[in-house]
Order: sequence, then C-alpha cells, then structure tokens
Amino acid sequence: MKLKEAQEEFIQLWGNFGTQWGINKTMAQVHALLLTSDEVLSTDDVMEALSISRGGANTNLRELMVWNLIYKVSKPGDRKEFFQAEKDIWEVAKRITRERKRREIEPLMMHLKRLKEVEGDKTESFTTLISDIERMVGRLDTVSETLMRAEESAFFGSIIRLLK
Amino acid sequence: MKLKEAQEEFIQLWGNFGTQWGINKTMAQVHALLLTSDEVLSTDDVMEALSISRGGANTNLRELMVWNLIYKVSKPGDRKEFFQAEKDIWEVAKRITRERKRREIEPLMMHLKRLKEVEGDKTESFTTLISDIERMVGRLDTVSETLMRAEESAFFGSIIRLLK
DNA sequence: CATAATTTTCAGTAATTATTGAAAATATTA
DNA sequence: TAATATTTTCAATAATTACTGAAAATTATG
Repeated sequence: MKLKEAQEEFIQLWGNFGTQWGINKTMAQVHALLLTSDEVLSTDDVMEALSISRGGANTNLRELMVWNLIYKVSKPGDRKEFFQAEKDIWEVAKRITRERKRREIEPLMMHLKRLKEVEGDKTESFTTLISDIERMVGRLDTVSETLMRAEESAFFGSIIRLLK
Repeated sequence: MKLKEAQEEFIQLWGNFGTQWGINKTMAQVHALLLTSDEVLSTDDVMEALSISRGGANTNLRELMVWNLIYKVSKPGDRKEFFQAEKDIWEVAKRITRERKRREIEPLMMHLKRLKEVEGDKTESFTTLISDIERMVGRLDTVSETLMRAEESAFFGSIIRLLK
C-alpha cells in the first residue's frame, strides 16, 4: 500500500469509528488528516483534502481546538492561520478523556445524585440501582484516568502491566 | 421526588446519555425502563410506557436481547412474551463491554494492522502513529476487561483500590 | 483609514438516522 | 386444520443532525 492510500484509508476509518462513539464524523476526519500530516495545514488545505465547505472546515477546526487536540500556528509572511495536531497519542487520549468527563460524566453524576432523593416505600431497588450505576461510572472514570496517568509514572506503569 | 417521576427522569437521562455514546436513544430508554421495573413487561407495556410504535418496541427489545441485556420470560396462561432486564449493573457493564469489543474494537484493530503495511520512505511517522494507536486501543481494552473482572476477584479488587 | 485577506456565522438545504404502521410471517389454540 | 393471537419486517415518512455557501464580521496591510 502506498502512503497516500493508507492515509486516506485511515481518515475514513477514524471518521467511521468516531461516529460509533458519538463523535462527529467530519471532526474525526479533520483530526485524522492533521494527525497524519507532517506539514501544518490551512483551512483551504483541509477543505481541499476532505472536499468539504469552508464553513464545515472552520467549524470543525475550531471545535478541535476546544478539545485541545489541535493548535493554531502562523507562518511568517503568510496571513493565513495554519493548524497542527498534537501528535502524542497518549496526550490525545488524555485530552479526549478529560473533555468527555467534563461534558458527560460530571453532569451525569450530578443528575444521578439527585435521583436518589426519592421518597416513599418500594423505592429501595430503585435507589440501589442508581447507587450502583453511580459507583460503576465513578469507577470507570477512575480507571481511565489512571490509565492515562500510567504513561507518566513507572509505578502506575508496572501496575498496568500487572493487569495484562 | 416521587418514584414514578424519578423513574421517568432516569429513562430520559439514560436515553440522552446513550446517544452521546453512539447508542440508539430509544434502545437505551427501553433498557432503562426494564432496569427500573420490578415487574416483567410485555411489548404493549413498553409501547405504552414510552409512547412508541409496535415496530419500534419490537426492534429495540430484540436488539437488547442480542446484547444480552434483557431476557424473554413467559407467564403461564398468557400467550404474550414478557421481558426482564439483567439487574446486576456490573453484569450489564460487562456485557456492553464485550459486545462493543466484538463489534468495534476487534474490527478496528484488524484494520489498523493492515494500515501498517505501507511501503516507501517517509512513512515512519505514519506507521509509528498507527502502532501507537493500536497499542493504546489494546490497552484500553485490557483495562476495561480488568475492571470488569475486578468485581469477581479479591486480588483484582485490591489492585483497583490501589489505583484510586 | 480604506482596502484586501481571512475567518466566522447561520439560514437554508442535504444527508443521515430513527420511527411508524400496516401487511406478512409465525406461533398458539381448540 | 382453521381461526386467532402475537411477532416481525420493511417501505414510507418523520426527526435529527450535519453541511453548504454567501454575507457579515474581523483582522491585517499599506
């Protein structure tokens, strides 16, 4: 396989995979494009490479910046803004985890907490369920957090290896 | 809050949460309904409770069976089929993990493997990226697997506690 | 400050995804 | 086996979500 082909296949793959995890397909593709580009890219480059409109390119690039997955860089003597992806895949995972936690897990936990304030009899099995879900989500959160930290710590690293 | 209200709120919450993770909203709601029902429910009960069509109820109930999250049960003297959810939330998490692994992680890993077969120079950074992604996905898989097993083992349980 | 380059916004439209409901298939009863 | 109850399928439709493209806003240049 040629590099160009592989790159394009990866962009498609990442887009489809993102969809299954509730991430906008085009955003995932823009991310994949930048991840696999050695050069920095302008909005026009992205438009051209993915055959998308200026509006789409702009929106997705900005959203990726909110997620802290790409940066703006400027080229001297050029007005345009260029974009570059964070290439360290562990850093990428850490940032995605952090953002999803902030956007989804924390609100979910708060909501679940409220749901335990149920009055009356016959509610035990309900509150038990909610508590169990709370505990499980919390633990998933802990573990993913830990996994991310593991890359930076020999101690955690060796624990992770234990788990294999 | 009254139990009925809390139940309905949970159904909505779970539906929205599911959406963010690439799970059909109605399927998540049907699951939430059964999770919070002490009684077994028929297709008609589900239709009524969620105000959805027969086709929708049927499709989502069958899909939940494929995921192994609910069971058919029959009531003696009644032709209808009734449904009951697996209530152990750890078992639920384990089965969801297993199903997503089978449907998404395994195909992804296979695809990534193929993408490393790139010929030519200047491909090192690309193949490194793909390898890193492979490694990360694999590790996420290991850890989630381990988390699930932790419930069943004092040894793993204590490791998990270490990670907090 | 006027002009030009670039970025951003967003109403309209397109594409995707989910749902309905009625007909067909299947299962149960007598 | 015929009659009836129940489940399943799927074409048509609805709802949701994403994208386009041109106008407005912003930023940089001389």
